[in-house]
Amino acid sequence: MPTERAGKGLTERLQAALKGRGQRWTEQRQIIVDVLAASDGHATGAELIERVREQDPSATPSTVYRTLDLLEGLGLARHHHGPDGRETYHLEGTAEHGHLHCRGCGAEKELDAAAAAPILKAITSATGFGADLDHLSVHGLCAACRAAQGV
Amino acid sequence: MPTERAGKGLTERLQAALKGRGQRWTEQRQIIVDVLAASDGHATGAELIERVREQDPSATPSTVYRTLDLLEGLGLARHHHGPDGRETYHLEGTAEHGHLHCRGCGAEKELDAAAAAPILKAITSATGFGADLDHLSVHGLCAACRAAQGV
DNA sequence: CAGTCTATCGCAACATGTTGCAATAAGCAT
DNA sequence: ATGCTTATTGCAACATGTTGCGATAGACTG
Ligand SMILES: [Mn+2]
Ligand SMILES: [Mn+2]
Ligand SMILES: [Zn+2]
Ligand SMILES: [Zn+2]
Repeated sequence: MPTERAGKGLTERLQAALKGRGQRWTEQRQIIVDVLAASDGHATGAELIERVREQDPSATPSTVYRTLDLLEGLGLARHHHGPDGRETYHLEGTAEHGHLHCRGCGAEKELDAAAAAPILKAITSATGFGADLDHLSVHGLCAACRAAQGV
Repeated sequence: MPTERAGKGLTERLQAALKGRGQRWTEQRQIIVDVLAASDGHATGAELIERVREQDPSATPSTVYRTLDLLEGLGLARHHHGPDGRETYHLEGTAEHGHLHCRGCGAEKELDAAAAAPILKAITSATGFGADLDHLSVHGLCAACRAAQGV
């Protein structure tokens, strides 16, 4: 797990967004954004705290979670929920996608925007809702497990 | 919140299922099933613990959560996840349905089997997954909030 | 009914988040 | 550079679950 800096672009966008709102850029926030950038893909809050503490042992859970909320509020981070409901975070920048969890074999599959399009359209047609693909987690049985169970 | 007994049918089905597996029918389980039956609709683990303790102050969280897992394993209870990811339980017997959560206005809407059918079909077509409707929670913007935001 | 076996219970410790509050420090003004 | 204002931090307490373990008590046997 190499130490990795968030791209200059992201850091500067963040600083600008904060300044515009009278908010502050801190060393803690820099570290948390760096860790998120290095954790490409998915990481739970607890995992992020652990990695942040490698860089700054005095960091506390409250700061990490509040920063994650801040980043989500600014649209720079997203979360979805794993099979146990725990939040899992990633920086915006990854392509938007949903998640599928198989309760038979535990497999987790990503659902890219193209594959999701007809699903989101069906949701809107049936309910009027515009679903957040990034936040969508579907639980069920994958094709292989359905075949194995003869369903 | 009246004290209410689970229907005889359910209790007897439970006792039979347990006996067949060398498991036991206990006073605690009776109370938890009764509370679930009285909490028609949705209740979180914490809410259920509180209600169980009204009947039996010595009941502990571990017993309640383990019993909920047991009931789910037997197919007699189900859960889905609220907007915060927290598990929300109900007894089987309610018609199977999914949930929609609007992040704009906070509205929560149920998705019955008929309305869900085309959505589940789209999921299977796109991914091969058979989705669990009971466990499905879709987060996004309701029609009214989409209109308000001009999306 | 008393005795045995062991599933289940309650407890204690832990894991993961959340919140109120006083101390700190970022950003700005002088 | 120095001081001010107040957003942010770290702490402590709390909320919600989870897990290992020894004590309790269902269910069955004789
Ligand atoms: Mn779940
Ligand atoms: Mn969420
Ligand atoms: Zn599977
Ligand atoms: Zn809405």
